[in-house]
Amino acid sequence: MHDLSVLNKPQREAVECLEGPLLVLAGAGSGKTRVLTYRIANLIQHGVAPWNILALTFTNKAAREMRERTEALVSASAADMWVMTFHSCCTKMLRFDADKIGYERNFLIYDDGDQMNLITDILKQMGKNDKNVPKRQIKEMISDAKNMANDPVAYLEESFADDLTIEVFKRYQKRLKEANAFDFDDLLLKVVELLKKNPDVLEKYRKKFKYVLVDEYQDTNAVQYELIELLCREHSNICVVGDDDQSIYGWRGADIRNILDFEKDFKGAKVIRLEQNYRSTSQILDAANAVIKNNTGRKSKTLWTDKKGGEKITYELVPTEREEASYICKTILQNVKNGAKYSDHAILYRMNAQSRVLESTLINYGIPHKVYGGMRFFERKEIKDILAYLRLIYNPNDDVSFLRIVNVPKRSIGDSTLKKLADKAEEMGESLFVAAMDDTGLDSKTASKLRSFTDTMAELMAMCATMPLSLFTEELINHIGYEAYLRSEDKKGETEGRMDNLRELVGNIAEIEKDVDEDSEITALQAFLENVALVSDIDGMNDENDTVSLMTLHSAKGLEFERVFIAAMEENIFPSSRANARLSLDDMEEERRLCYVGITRAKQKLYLISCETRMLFGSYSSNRRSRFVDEIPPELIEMPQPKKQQATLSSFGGSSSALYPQHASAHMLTKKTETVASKPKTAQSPVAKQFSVNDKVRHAQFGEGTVVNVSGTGSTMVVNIHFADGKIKNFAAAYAPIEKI
DNA sequence: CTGTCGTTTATTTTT
DNA sequence: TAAACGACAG
Repeated sequence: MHDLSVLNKPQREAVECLEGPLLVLAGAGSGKTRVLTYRIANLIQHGVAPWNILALTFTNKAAREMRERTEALVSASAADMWVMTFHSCCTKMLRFDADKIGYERNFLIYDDGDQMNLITDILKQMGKNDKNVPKRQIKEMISDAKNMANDPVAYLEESFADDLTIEVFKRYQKRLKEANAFDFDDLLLKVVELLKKNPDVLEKYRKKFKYVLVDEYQDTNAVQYELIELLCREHSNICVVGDDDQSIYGWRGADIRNILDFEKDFKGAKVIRLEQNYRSTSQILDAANAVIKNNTGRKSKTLWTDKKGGEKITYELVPTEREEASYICKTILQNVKNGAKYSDHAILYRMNAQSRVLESTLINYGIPHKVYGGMRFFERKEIKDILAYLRLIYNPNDDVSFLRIVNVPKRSIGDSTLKKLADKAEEMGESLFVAAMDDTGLDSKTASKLRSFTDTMAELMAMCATMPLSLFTEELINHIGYEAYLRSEDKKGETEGRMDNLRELVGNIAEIEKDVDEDSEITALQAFLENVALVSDIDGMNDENDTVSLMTLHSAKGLEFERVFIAAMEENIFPSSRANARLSLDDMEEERRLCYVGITRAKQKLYLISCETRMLFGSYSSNRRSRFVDEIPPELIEMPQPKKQQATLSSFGGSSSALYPQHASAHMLTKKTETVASKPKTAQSPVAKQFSVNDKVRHAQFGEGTVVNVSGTGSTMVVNIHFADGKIKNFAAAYAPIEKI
């Protein structure tokens, strides 16, 4: 049996409180996953059947972790428990009963891009595709409405949405249903509808899920709240775990009041606070506490640790974002030299756009790294194209996929052809693909063009049934001549990379195929498409590779690293300019919570960096350092003395004062190279390697090339290398993994 | 229908 | 900066 003595007092209390509503306020790093898993184990220990337990998370990673750790505790297989994300749970419920609310059970899930495409098409049909229509905004409003309420139209009307938005919403919903698709918001909303309209279904799940646990409760929105309430109202065996200070998804509809009002909502709720932090040193924790203290309306809570002392936080002010990146790189190399691993380090930032400079500098220094988030694998054009073929095979009513690929590769099917088809489909009350299959009522030219597509699809559909999905996908790519198409469109030599991605996709499919049970009614295709929709790259994060992690502050929630860099601690970036401009207290407090999340990711050491001047959206801007830096008590931070002489780019030297850097004049920054500017503070650089023009070199990552230019000397030497594949790059000679050959 | 060219606009995005 | 989108000519 598992050993409760590893738990501290409040943890044990939470684990042993099995009945009735329970709110666990779990500060960052206070062992909430441990509490959740031990509590589940304890339920089972007390005779609760695994299939009576539902544990909901937001990420697949959290779900996987909870499942694995629980299984380790209870030895018995926890296969019958539902430990999954809200969206997976709802998908599963809809696979059983979607027919009861007028959908088919082989529905598809539309992601953001699909939603956008659908809205674009709707606007086009309405003759409103001019650029003055704020498509993005309409999409956001639709999503907001679905997150806030179970009657989105009423919500939109009440919030004085314009007529266009309401009309688009209605059509959007109708089109989704015709395509037999749910968007992410619908997965939740429609389950609530299902449960409300079908008392028998509700009863089934109420009986089944006698014990419900919810992770990251502070991030639940109104619909998730309603789902939980529907399932738990009767028995009230609801345990929620969360931290109001880590609520950072308000802009996605998460309602912090859910956690603040839990005790009111569930009468007799027990509240347990986990305030002992096992992650960070007291220096870091004190800083986090000091920052978050500036927020109002929190559940009172003060994290403490017995890891006294530790290294001070380092604050560094550098001239530009390039120096920021090289400062980070050099510090990482220094740490690694002193025995740290690359994977002990994370670089966090407010916006994905910041990752570019960081990444290119990491490459220059030869530091292994991985960028999480940003453009997701499944959002790449080539992947979405091939996926669209698979989706249309799975569900011929999927108009979004149809529109995506009907002319990819080029089949001379453009707007006018599609207009004729859309009219016909409308008349028939059928989807585009179904309408295209039948040429009656179309002129011969239109019909023959469409046939070039439908014939291809028919062949593919027949082929699909005869072979494993991974093999079929390979065949599909060949069959439609996709590589040739890519080449014909390619201007920047991207074809190879895109084909590599497609090979990765095929590999991905093969993986899933392996796990699909031969006899189960779920086909590999369905399992794969569902996986694509519901899984993100951070879910696949593993500790096996020794790499530096780069990600946004948002994506870092739930993770921890020995050493954390937070880049761009600057007003208008972090806190973001929007939070500033709107002067909205709520927005500012959410930014502060984000900062709190960032700080508390660090176990051992935190670095905060800001720039005097930063290239942003194509122009230079100067922002004073973030207010959050100033909210940290000075005794916790090491602030380097303003340096009089920077090694290079000394034009900035005089402009920095320790407190508020004045705006450096932008025109001085015309030099544009991937140059490492400032001199390393200590003699940590490897023996300076000497390069000269025309040297043949080999780079660990990019292969062989020729040095075409050299600038600087010693540790600041930068070499410009022309690689065999045509790429030209700059490297910091002293650090990059290059050698003469 | 397709390619090119200018214009516009830029958080965060667990799912 | 750069990518994404729409206008417009071929």
